Amino acid sequence: MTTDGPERVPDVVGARVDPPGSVAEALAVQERLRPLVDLVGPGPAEPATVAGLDVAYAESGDRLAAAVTVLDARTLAVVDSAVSVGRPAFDYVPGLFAFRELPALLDALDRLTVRPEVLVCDGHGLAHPRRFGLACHLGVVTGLPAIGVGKTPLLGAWAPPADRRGAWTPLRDGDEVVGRVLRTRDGVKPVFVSVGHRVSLDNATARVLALTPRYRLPETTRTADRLCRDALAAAAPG
DNA sequence: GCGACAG
DNA sequence: ATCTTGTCGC
Repeated sequence: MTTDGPERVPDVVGARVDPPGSVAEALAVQERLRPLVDLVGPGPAEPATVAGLDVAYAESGDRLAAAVTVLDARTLAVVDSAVSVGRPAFDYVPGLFAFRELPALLDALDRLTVRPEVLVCDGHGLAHPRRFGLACHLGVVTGLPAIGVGKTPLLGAWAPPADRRGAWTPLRDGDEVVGRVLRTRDGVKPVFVSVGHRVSLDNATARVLALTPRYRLPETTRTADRLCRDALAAAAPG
């Protein structure tokens, strides 16, 4: 316990996922886990910490770096972070995107020393064909409240929200409201917010706005993005 | 049948 | 996701 390497606190999250062996298997996993999504819990209205997760890929596509940054929810200062370098765990298939990044993201979460109160994911939650996007998957597997923030839609119909920051319109899949199209900056392309796990859509919206005092994307996503890009570059010398 | 399709 | 030049605007 006094050897090499940084301190590591086990079980901050403690979740593990085995990659599916086929598309059919992946679909079955989603079917099995979908009922476990908590759509009720409004989640923490004033969390002390918020985590951002993101992944960067090598151009060869055979290597990736997952990063998680934990921010003080009030000051938006980074208070903890972790990365995990590895390989994509699944081919990219729209609707099955989570299986690609989940193992690396969970590994990064396990390396944290602070247990975040909310996860802000780079991808959709309920705004998914089977209502089980990456944010739902991460939420269910970790048990943590989770929010999905996508840069582009995966599905749904919507009307453009007013140009001012804070304006939003419902994102609908048929008769269901699966998320919100939220303007985080005046006159800038909106983002797509959806519930992941244990958070209401209202709280998710408020949280995203609190994380975007200056840029279109949440500070959580921005800090995680920078971290995984740097880690990827540092991990693979020519 | 055709196009669209988180990252 | 990643590649990729210039360009408009603060």
